[in-house]
Amino acid sequence: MVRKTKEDAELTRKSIIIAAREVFLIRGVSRTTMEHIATQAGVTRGAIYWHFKNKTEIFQAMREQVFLPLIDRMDDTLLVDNSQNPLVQIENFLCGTIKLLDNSLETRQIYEIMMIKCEYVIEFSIVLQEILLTCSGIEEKLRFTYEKAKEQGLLHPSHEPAQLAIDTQLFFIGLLHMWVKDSDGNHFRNRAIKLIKAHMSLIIR
Amino acid sequence: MVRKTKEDAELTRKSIIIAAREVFLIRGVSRTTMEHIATQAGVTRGAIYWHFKNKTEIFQAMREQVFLPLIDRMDDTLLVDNSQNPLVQIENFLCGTIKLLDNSLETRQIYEIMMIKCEYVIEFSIVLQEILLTCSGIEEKLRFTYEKAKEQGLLHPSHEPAQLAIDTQLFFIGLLHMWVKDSDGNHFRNRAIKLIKAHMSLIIR
DNA sequence: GTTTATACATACATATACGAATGTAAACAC
DNA sequence: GTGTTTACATTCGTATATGTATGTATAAAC
Repeated sequence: MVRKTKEDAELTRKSIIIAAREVFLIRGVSRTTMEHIATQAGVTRGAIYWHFKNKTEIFQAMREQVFLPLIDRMDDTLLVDNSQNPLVQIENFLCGTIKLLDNSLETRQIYEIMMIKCEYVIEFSIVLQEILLTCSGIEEKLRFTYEKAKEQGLLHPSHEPAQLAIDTQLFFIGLLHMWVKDSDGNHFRNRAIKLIKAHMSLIIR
Repeated sequence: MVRKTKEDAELTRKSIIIAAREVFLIRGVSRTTMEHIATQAGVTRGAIYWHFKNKTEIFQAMREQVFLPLIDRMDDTLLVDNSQNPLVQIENFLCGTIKLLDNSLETRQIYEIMMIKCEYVIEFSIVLQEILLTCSGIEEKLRFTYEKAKEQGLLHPSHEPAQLAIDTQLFFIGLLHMWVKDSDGNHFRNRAIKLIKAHMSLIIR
């Protein structure tokens, strides 16, 4: 029995991406074979090669599911909504990301894959560049928001928005890495929100 | 011609570890085969299997070359030498690590391998646990040093040593990650020392 | 209703990797 | 100086992975 309608095909495509995510998480990206993904998805390698050129393309498809929404949400929280206190906006963005990880298994797994289940060799250098670009974007938006805060007199006079932006960004990158690695949850996962609030409290005044 | 003396054998062993590092860096750990390492080292796979059980054992041998010195240096900088201002001690430790990365190609490459050229699957879960343990140790020693600073009245009264320790640790983990990923050097590598000083200046007073 | 394209499954050819088994020449023990 | 062990090199069997080529049943186009 072969599936045939366009809707069914799209369903197959999605199930392949889901299967890939599950197998990537357990075996790591480069140790995962097309056969592993096929078995997990309940199809044959033929189906995968129909939908995707190779494993890298599956990885990219999976990655876009979380990175594009991240940027959107960041824009919404930091740029669009200007009704809030800028420092609260930043805190909301950081906490929002953590809450997303808490609530969405899919997002959580993709982050874990991208951070500790993937080797960024030449083949994946495009991905690395995109990550760096995204980080640049985050830094810029944080700086913009910290500048608003400074204009409103919310910052200590000696604190420069540019420096605060980088400090917050690096803090959050570190937090995300430890969040992902701390699978027990006792050291970082359960404390993440508190740590963010503590970080922001260092800046206020 | 077969090498035979113990000294020659030890030389071979070391050359295998060096070769592994070079190949890991380019191809990633799991994409690297024993044959790749052997060719790079100018030996055959037979030689490798004589010295090491498998690839994981080579990886561990390579890793110990940087992790054990790191812990020693941290103890020296933060715990042993009490003549300095505690906040300066912390800054020196952070800057010392960056300078080590700047000066030592070997350290730099091993960090890069461990952070973005390695997949932490079950097989490597011991490594991940050791990393988490090392991080716990760093946090503890930072906290200890921040406590000294608080006793000496160097901190703002509302700042808790435990929170500062985590904040600095996460900042530094983030910095190391971006340092490694930023191979151009323009965004983080060249600015790392400045970023550390900026971070510490957020805490002083 | 026939043709054509889609959405796969199956089969095949090729390449690569691993670990172990075996071979071997020099160092070392005696 | 002979036997044994060391430090590898070579060979082998097996397994696994990839990409492509081919087969095929159904949906869609006309």
